[in-house]
Amino acid sequence: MITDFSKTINSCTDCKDKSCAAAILHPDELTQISQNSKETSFRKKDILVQAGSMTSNIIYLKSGLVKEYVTNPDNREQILQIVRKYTYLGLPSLFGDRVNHYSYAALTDVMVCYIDINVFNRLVRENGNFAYEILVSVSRDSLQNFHRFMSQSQKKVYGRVADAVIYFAKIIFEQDSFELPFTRQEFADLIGVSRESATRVLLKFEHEGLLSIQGRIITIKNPVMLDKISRNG
DNA sequence: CCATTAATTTAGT
DNA sequence: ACTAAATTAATGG
Repeated sequence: MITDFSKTINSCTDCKDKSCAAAILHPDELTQISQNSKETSFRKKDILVQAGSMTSNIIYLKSGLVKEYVTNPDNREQILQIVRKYTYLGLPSLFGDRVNHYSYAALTDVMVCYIDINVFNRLVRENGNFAYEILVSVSRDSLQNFHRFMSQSQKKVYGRVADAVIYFAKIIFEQDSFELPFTRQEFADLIGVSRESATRVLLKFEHEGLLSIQGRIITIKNPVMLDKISRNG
């Protein structure tokens, strides 16, 4: 059976999930993207991009959560950040190199759009406002991540766990109660501690009344104290 | 399709 | 590293 793809051409013009950057594109520019992009869905745990592969397309995350990570030679995983919807994956790799430096895997079921890299590049060159928005998002991202990593490198396990909890509450979910989108192992991989230490500290925080934990659901009970722990390491 | 059970994954010590 | 619990896959009706 032959699938008729002609009926599934995207209409980016009508897309309700446009990025800040795409929102300011002209109608004809959106049409260019429409004709050179494809919407695809992935299941939870699917790998979207393997580090080392060529960047032939830009991947725009329409819905869901994705982890950005690298796998160390010693078989240990380092999670760089959790990526929320409405962001482009791997922009630093796109402009800095022709290969992807990081891997991406779906933490939830996700919806993405593959956009042809040449079209994307052309828009960046031709539309300054578009390029500006892209630059803003890349810069915000790297500032945020650098701060996270720099403060992480100075902190002990308590501070790191507190940081991670605050990271989820403030940046990822924007609420004090949330469900971790992954295992404790991955939680530990995000902050660079062992799985054992991570769970130990989480439970300690719970006993001290800072958090309540039910499985993967974490509720912050004492944000002030948590903040203090985060700051003092 | 649903219910049981087997296998794999995860959390905590 | 080990165990218990939980989640997921496979099987049979």
